[in-house]
Amino acid sequence: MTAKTSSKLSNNKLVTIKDVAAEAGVTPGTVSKVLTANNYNASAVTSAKVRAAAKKLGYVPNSSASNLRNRRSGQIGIVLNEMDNSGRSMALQISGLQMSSLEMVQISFDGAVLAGLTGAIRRHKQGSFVIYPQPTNPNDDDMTRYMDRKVEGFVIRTDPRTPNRLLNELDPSRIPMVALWTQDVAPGVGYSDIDHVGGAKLAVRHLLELGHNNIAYFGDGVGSGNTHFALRHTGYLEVLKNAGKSVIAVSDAVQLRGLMKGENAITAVFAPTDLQAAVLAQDLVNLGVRIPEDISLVGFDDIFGSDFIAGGLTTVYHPVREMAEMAVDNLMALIRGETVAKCRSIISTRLIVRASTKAR
Amino acid sequence: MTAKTSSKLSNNKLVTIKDVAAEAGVTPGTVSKVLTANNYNASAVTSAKVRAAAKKLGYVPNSSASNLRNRRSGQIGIVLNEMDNSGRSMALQISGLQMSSLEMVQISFDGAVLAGLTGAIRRHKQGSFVIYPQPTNPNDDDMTRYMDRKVEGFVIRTDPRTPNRLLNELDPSRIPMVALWTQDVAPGVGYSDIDHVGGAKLAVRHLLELGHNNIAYFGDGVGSGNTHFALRHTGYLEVLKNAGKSVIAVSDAVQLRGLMKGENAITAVFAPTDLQAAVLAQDLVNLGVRIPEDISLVGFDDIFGSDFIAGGLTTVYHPVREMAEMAVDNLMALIRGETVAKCRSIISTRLIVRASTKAR
DNA sequence: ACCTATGAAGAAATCGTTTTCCAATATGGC
DNA sequence: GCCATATTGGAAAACGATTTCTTCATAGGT
Repeated sequence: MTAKTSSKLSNNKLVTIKDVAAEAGVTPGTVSKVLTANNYNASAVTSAKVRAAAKKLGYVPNSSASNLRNRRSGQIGIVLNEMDNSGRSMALQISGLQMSSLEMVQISFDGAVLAGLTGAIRRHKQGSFVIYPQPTNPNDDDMTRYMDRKVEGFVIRTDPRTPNRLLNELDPSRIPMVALWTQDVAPGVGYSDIDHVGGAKLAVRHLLELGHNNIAYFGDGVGSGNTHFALRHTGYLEVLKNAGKSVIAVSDAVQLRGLMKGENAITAVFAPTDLQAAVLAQDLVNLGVRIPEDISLVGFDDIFGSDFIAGGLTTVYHPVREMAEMAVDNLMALIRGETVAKCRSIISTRLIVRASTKAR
Repeated sequence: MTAKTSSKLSNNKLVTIKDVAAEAGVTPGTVSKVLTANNYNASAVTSAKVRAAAKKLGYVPNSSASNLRNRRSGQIGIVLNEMDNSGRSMALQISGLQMSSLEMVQISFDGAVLAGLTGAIRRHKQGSFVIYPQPTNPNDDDMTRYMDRKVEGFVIRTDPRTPNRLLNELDPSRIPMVALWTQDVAPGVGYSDIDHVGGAKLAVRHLLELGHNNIAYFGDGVGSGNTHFALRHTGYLEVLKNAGKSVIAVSDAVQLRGLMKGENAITAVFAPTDLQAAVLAQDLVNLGVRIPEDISLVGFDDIFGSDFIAGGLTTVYHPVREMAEMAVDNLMALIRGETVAKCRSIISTRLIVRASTKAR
C-alpha cells in the first residue's frame, strides 16, 4: 500500500489546464481549443492570452487524460529481438584477422536500429515508443495480447531466416503493423526494407563495368530460406541476363578455383553478404588465389570490419539506420490513416568501392 | 482533421470495466477492487465471478484511465546516447588484425544495454519504457522539460569522459533518476555501475599470483578525466600497496621496453581498457617484445575481439547487460519509494584468463 | 431477541482533457 | 436602426478506472 501510494508522480503540483485557464481568464475548454484544436478560430487576443499563460506556467498536457479522452494509447510498440551476447566469443578468424561473428553483426545491426529509432523519436515527439522483446515461446502469448491492447501499432523487426510470429498472428485490419527488414508481408501490413535487388544490381554492374564477363554468385541462390539472399540473387540474375552474360553459382573456394581456368574462366564473384565474402576470401587466400589480382570480389552489407576483408572489400552499403527511421515514419503514417501503399518503403543502397575489385 | 480522427485506436470495440461488471453482475467499482486493490476482501464467489468475466471478455485495463486516476504517467524514460555509426570505417588496425574502434565498442555497448533493457522490460510488464536520445544542445531543453513531465523517472546513460547534462540539471527530489555506468552522482540519485575498482584488483591480483613483482599501469592514472580509468587505477594502486610492491605508470611501449631491464624489470602491465591493451600490444609486437613470454598483459572490458588481441587477452569481463537491467530495477525501486541507498548497485566483474598472461 | 460490530458491494465523485452543444456578442446588409 | 448571420467563448458531458463514502446485510455478543 505504501508502495502504491508513493508511486505517484513525484511532480506533485503539476500545472493543469484549469490553472492555465484561470491565469488567462478563460475556461479550460477554450484553452484546449486554442492549444490543440486545429480547426478552431480563437480571437487573436484570447489566443495570445492563453499561450502566454501556458508558457508562463510551463504547462505540459497530461497525456493520460488526453489519451483517455481521445481513445488513443499514445504508444507504439517496437518489437526487437532480445539480444543476448553470451556467445560473443564465438568469433570467426578469417584471413588472419578477427572477423565479426554473425552475432556481432546482429548486435551491430540492432545497435543501428536503435540509432534509427532515437532519430525517429526525436522527430515524432508526441508519442511514446515502447520497446518489447520479440515473443518467442507460447508463454509470451499473454504478453502479446497485452501489448496489443496497449499500443496503437507495431514496428516489428523480422529475421530473414524465419517467419515472424507476431506478423502472422496479429490482424493488420485491427492493429497497424510495419515490418522492418522484409517486403514479404500480408496485405495491409506496411514495411521498411532496403533495396536488396537494386543493391545486388549495383554490385554486379560494377563488375561488368570493370570488364568481367564471367561473374559467379557465391551460394546456392536459394539461401536456404533466407529471403534477403533470394532477392540479392535475383538482382544478380537480372543484370547478367540483361547483359547477355551467363550465370553460375559456386559453393566453395575449391570449386571456384577449378572454374578460374579456360576460356570462360570466372574472374569475379558476388557474395550476398560480407560475412560470406569474408569466408570465401579466407579460403581463397589459403588456396593461393589473390584478390583482386586473380579474382574480384564484391560483398553486401558493409558490415563493420569490411574495410579489412580481403584488404578492403568492395561492397553494398546497407542503410540500417535509415531503414529503422522509415519504419517508424511508416507506422505513424499508417496510424494516421494513410494508405498501406504509402507505408511501404524500400531504402536505396549504394556501392562502396574498395580494393577487392579491379578491372580485367 | 481526418488524420486526427483516424488516429483512434484501431481496436474500436474495446472491453471496459463496465462490460466486465455487467457480465459478472456487479458494479465497476467492485471489479476494480477485485482485480487491482490489494487490501480489499471480496467474497470468494464475487471474486470468482469477476475474474471469470474478465477472462471471458479478455479484459485489459485502459492504462490511460488508470494512470489518470492514479496520477501516474506509467512511463519511465531511458536516455541513451544517440548512436551514429557514420564514422564506422575509422577502425584501428592493430597487431595485424582488425580491431574494434572506440565507436564500435560503443555501439556494441549500447546494443548490450538494449539487451539488458529488453530483459528488464520483460519482467516489469506494467510500465512503459520510452527511449529518449541524450539531449546535447540547448535546443533540446524543450524536450527535456517535456520528457520530465511525462515520465516517472529516468535511467540516464552516462559517458565516463563527460559530465551528464540531464543528471546535473534535473532535481532528484522532484523526479527519480538512476545513472547508468557511473557512481559519481548527486545525493538522491541512484546508480548502476560495474565494480571498476574490484575488477582492477582481480586483474592485478592475478598478476601477483603469477609471481610478477613489478607491475606497471598503462596510462597516466588520471585518465584525462575519465572516471572509470581513475577507479581502475585506484584498484591497481590498492592491491600493489597492500602487497608492498611498487607502482609505476608507463605511457607507451618504448618507455615500457626501457623499463624491462635491470633488477626491477617490469614483467607485467595492467591496461585500464582492452582498447588500450590492444594498442600497447601492437606497439610491443612491433618492437619485438613477445606477449606473454617477455611481458604479461591484462586488459579490462572483455570487448568483442579481445580473444584476438595479443593472441587472446586476459581481461576483466564488463557485465553491461546486467548493469542495464539493474539500472531499471533500481529506478523502479526508487519510484516505489525505496531509499536511495538501496537503489545503488555495483555489479561484480570476473576475470577471464586467456593467453596474454603467464607465470614468471 | 436486540443491539452493535463487522463485512461486502453499490453509488458517486474524481483524475485532466476534449468536444459538442449553446448562448452571447459582434458583424453586416438593407 | 433592425434583423439575420457569423464569430467566439462558456457549460457540461464524456473517456475508463479507482476509491471514498455509504448502505445494507449478516454475524456475534449479552
